[in-house]
Amino acid sequence: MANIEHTDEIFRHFEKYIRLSDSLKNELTNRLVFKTFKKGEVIHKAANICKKSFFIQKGLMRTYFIKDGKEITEYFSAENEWINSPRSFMQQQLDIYNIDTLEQTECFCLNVNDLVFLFNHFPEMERYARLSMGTVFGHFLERITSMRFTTAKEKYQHFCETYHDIYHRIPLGMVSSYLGIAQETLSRIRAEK
Amino acid sequence: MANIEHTDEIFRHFEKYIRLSDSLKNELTNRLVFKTFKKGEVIHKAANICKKSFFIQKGLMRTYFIKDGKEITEYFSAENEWINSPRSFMQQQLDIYNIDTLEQTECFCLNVNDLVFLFNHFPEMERYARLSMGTVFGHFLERITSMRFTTAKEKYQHFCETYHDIYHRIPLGMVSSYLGIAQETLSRIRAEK
DNA sequence: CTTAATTTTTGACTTATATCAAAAAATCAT
DNA sequence: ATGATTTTTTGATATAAGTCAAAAATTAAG
Repeated sequence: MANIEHTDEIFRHFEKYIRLSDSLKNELTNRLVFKTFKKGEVIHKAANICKKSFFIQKGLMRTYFIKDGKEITEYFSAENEWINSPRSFMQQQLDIYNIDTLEQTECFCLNVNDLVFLFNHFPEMERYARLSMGTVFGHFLERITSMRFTTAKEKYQHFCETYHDIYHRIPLGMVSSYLGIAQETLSRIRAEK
Repeated sequence: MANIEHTDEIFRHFEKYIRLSDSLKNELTNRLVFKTFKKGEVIHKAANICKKSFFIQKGLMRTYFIKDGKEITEYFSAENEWINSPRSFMQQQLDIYNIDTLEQTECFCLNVNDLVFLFNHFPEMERYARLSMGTVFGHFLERITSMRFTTAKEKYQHFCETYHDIYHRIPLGMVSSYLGIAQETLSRIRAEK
């Protein structure tokens, strides 16, 4: 079993944006808690304030909310990405999002208090957060663009392109709610291809 | 004419997120250049790398791109908001966005080099950027949610709510492209109300 | 394995919204 | 002001995609 914790990957992720000093590496190592979840576990519930952020080393998670009794996927997160309920985690307030796993998932867990400590003692962590957020920001802009003026088919194609490593691992119903199209429509689109 | 520059507003904006030291205030004052644009001026063109960010003190701007020869509005920015071509400005690369003014607009202009200087010498500026970005991030999430599973009418209503201070100042065609609905449809929605 | 539960597909029908075209209204320029 | 642009509205029609319902396929459970 590859159930071994490697800070390698997460450090490499940080180093895409900042240089990691030895002391920061140390503090990170002390605070990052390695966890394994099995498929289908609910990691965060909307009823709670989000206290933890997860860096996915292996596996797949989704952020979703409930509308008219149905689960609507907001986005998917896979290897080398952080996942949390953004506003709930950053502002320590309630929000609508739940998080669960779509596969067995290995990740590092970082507590909000530990993150605050890191922000307060390592200015480069602020920079890291700003820059990595910028990356996500760009993806959001693209997504907003792709949602307007595109047919259901184009939406699905764009989805397969941006999520090409993981799109085949996700049940159809979750993809359709993510894209904002009916499950039946997505099924037909897939069939014709 | 109220064509007077006040750092009051922009400082208050910063202070929603961080405490401004006197030395940072000084550096900001030295670097922020007050500018006035008249209605319809193109402030940034997609053909160029974005070198400047504008903090709007009074007025209204829009970020848009060209698709099939038509202008598609990505978003609007009004009083007490920054506007730039995000990826172009932060990563100094080309992107698709143009920016122009919808009204006579008074703003502070900050050069990318000056911002880099501030980031390098004032860690609290990194924090400011991270936190304020978080706010915009939240708006984006809401917008993405509002675009899926909503009728054209609901989209328009949501728009009027979130942009309630400025929605009546914006031409219908720009609103429709922002919402991703046909101009004719939006006209009919407005009429029935 | 066999049955039960869940997810996906297929079919028939409906509807919201896009498109095309032209008239009306508003804004701009001389 | 007056004519010329530009923007918005109105009308007729087409179509992509939603909805409802049931069958097929897949996955989970005993």
